[in-house]
Amino acid sequence: MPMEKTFNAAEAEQRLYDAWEKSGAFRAGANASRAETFCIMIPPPNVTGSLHMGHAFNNTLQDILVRWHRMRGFDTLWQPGQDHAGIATQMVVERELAKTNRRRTDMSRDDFTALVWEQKQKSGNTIIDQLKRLGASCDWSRNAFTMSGAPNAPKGEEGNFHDAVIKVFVEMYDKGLIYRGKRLVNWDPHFETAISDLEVEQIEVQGQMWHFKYPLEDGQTYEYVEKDEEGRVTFRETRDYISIATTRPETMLGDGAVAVHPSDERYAPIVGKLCEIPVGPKEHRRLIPIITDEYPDPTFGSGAVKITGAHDFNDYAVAKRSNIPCYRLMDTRAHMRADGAPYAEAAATAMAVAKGEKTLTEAEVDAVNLVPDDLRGLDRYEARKRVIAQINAEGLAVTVLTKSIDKETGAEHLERIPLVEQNKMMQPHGDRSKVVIEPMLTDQWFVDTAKIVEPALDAVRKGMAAQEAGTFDEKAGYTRILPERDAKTYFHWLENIEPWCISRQLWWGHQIPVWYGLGIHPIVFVDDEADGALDEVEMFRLLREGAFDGQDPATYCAASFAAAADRARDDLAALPTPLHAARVVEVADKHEAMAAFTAALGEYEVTQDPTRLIYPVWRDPGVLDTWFSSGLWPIGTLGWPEDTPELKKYFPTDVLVTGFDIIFFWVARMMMMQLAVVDQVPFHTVYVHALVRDEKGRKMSKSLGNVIDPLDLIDEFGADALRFTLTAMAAMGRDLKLSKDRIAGYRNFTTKLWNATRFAEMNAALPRDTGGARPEPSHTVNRWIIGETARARLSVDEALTAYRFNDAANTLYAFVWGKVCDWYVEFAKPLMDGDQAGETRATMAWVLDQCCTLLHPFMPFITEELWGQTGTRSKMLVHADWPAYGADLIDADADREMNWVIALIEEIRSARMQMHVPAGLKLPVVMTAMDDRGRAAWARNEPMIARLARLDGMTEGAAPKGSITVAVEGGNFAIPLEGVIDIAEEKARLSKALEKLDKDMNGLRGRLSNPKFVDSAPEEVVEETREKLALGEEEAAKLKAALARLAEVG
RNA sequence: GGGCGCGUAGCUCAGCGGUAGAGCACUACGUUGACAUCGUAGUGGCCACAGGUUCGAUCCCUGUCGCGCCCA
Repeated sequence: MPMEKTFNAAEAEQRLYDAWEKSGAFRAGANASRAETFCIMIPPPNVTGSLHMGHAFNNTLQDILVRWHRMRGFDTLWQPGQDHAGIATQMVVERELAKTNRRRTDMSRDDFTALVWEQKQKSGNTIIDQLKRLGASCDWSRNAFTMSGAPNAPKGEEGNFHDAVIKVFVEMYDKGLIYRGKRLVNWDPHFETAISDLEVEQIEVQGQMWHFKYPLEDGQTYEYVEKDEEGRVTFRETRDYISIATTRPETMLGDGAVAVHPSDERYAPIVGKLCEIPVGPKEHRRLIPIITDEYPDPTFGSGAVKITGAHDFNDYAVAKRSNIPCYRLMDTRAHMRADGAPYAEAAATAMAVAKGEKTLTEAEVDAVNLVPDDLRGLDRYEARKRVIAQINAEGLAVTVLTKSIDKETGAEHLERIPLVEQNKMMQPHGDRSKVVIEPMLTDQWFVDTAKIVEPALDAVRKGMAAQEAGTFDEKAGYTRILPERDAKTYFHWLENIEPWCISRQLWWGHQIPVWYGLGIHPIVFVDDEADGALDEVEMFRLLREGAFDGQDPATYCAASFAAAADRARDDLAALPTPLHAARVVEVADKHEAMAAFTAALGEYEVTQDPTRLIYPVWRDPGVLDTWFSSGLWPIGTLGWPEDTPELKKYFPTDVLVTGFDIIFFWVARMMMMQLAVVDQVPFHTVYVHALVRDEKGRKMSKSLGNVIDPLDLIDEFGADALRFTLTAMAAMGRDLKLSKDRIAGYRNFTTKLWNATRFAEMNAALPRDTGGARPEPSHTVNRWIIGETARARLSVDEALTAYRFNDAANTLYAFVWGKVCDWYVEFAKPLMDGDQAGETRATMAWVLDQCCTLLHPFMPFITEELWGQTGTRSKMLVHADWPAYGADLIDADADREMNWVIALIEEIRSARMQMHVPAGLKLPVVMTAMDDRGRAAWARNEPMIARLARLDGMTEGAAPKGSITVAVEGGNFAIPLEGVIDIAEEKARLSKALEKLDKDMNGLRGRLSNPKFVDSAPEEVVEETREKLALGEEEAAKLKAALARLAEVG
């Protein structure tokens, strides 16, 4: 059955992919013929995600590397998998719930996570199927998931990724690399969770800045003086207040101080005094100190800054430096707190602290709710409005004189209105929720990144140094980042790294393996009588002081409750009898713990039975940041902590292919964590690629509506065309602007290859006709194209070795289209029925097979299809051997001859075109002069030249009158165009050529006549320049001669 | 404010010490026995600007002017 006219991608792709999978072609180690391994970890897409252009690009590059290595016989593994993507996935499920007016909190945690698992199983295969459509040759039998093996995972989700994550947490905790602390974190009020710095987006919004007066204590006054640069007084008044500018008036309630710069003379007289926060019930106004700190900018606003340590990152730093208390004002939804003692009591406590009469523990400070009773429970923005209104009403806003016109009377009058500046400002937003982030003082878990960052920096420093020196060694235990610029980004971030907040207040994720217990400390609690029993006094003390409020709970970090209970028992052992033998039981939270403990003491009191005593512990409800688990992707997917054969064989992996947007999120953390856990780099090379943008260079985003779905492109052009386009545009570093025209162009390339094969089929020049082995032909044309093929192979390998994907693609494009199709197929046509027909058929069959082989990593579908259709094969192309031939196949003489032939044809075609010779008209040619080499070349290739240049018969002799001249290396041809030729036009053509040549010659002469050039430039450059000049002069002479002849005629 | 980068043909971009390339677009011609998803031939560039290093600079260095992105 003859071949179709074009490749039917839509029909073939699914069939071919199924065939690959069925034969296990992508299994780890498939087609391995040598010991070396090659392993790539896929950057795990979100489990609820779908394929976007970035994935298509990213995975195309990985697939090229993987297929290339597999064909070369490496023991290859491309490890696929998905990420559980905490917030993103939980959001998807919560949105589903919202459709039926339900909330996560309406159900139990277990019920909710069961729903998420359902969602995972429903949508988890979507992206896998999409990657398959792209042709990704992952070993799907090893598909991994970052939540596999979690305690409530349903059937089919077994695995040990969860165990690995938990094990790492516990080990890092034990080594002191993870700690818990009350810190100011980015709090997302929508998801009610902390998020990391990286998950915060700064968005510019129109902001307002209010100016308020903080009166000095007891009506004190001071001389407020402003001076200009020369020290001359420009303003002076007596003030009884200090003026503060703020964009967040509601946080005034939690102010702990007012700060000014130590060099700010305006406020020097009042530093150390107290001032009053101008909001809240008059009788309980709080006083706060005026302090100095480097942070306030004297030139900005009034130069004085209110310090609200619990709700602003800069203020928090100031508060820490000066030991100012940080009063938390809001709850997890960013509503004003409604808990704790009434305002009057809280304000009194805060006053005592401000006056230095009292100091509080962190936990005690957190218990103080300084929100006035009338504002409690309000949304933060509603509270803001009320605070502003109250201050304005009291006349404590800074005001400006404004002119206004009475509408009715038309009378002008001046009035004072509160000063509110309108300013653009950057405001933090949650990258998932899009709500304004509230800095919030909460207990969170942190990785002490400073302690693990050094090895990660060191490994890349060494890798980059080796890369630079040209001594890079994949096995040396260091890592390079390509391109170099991204290494700079990596260094910059890691050198300035902040502690990494890893706890999230979500339900979907790895629950933190920490249990808390009531802090019953042996020093705090002693058995007074040492009688081994608890009396009422002791029990009362236990309940009263043993711990609980305002005391840090005991912490037991362990992989399971049983293990945590063991640790708890170690603590209990230090307690007096009978408490030391209390049973450790798990409860839901601290409240339950208190209740259970109290109840148990009650039972004990009645029964005096020590076995009734219990020690309740409760688990931290938080989960781990998704990136904590994906940070373990390299070892986790290979089965760590078990010592699996895959781990031994494939780790450290080879290359990580990723976009620059997750260098911080993921690459840096994988480096740190692998080094911290197994003390090895996870991969030797990180290849960082650009982002795919639309044709205008804009990021593709749903809101812009410029998203191109890769699947649509695959439907329209075929996966091969899309892949080849992305590859050809993958120059390191830059944005990749994708346009449909470009894809269509590469789709045409696939058609070109298809049709070249069709030609071969029609001429019985396929492997199935010829056997397919590499021939050793005699004809120059055949020897030449074999050499060109070898050149292409060398250059593709060189490009891929250097991760220059675009160079590889462009090399193949130029070879297949520019050499094979444009020239070789045309040259072969006249040879198909002569003496060399046999070797030409064999050569063509071999060359086209090589095209398919070399193109396979880039365009797997069409090449596999052609491979299958053109011969009987022992294995599929996916496992065919990558060629090893090289420079030995390049025949310099054949090369030179064919270049001469091509140049001659091009010259003649060009001349004909400019002379407006009808394309179909065949012309005679006269050889007017020729050296031996040229004659031999002509003799061997005449049929081809005649066909391609549309010539008819060659004679030797002088150039006839009215002919055009064609100069080639070694001689001249003349083409008689009596009656056709336009002499003026031919003159113009020759003059133009001569002019261009002259320009070049002049440059060359100039250089050669400069003695400094001859002395300083390398020998071969000088020699090359001389040769060029000689050749140019030879050609110029011919052109001049031709012009002279024309002058005689015309 | 700090960091990273980019200004090369109409467009999108390669090249990054030896005198400029590709694809697309454009123009003209063309039903040559694989392909019109094609062929042939062409048009098109002070390589942002100004200095410096060098025998030689689009390429290295410095500055200026535009334009991005990341982090504050």
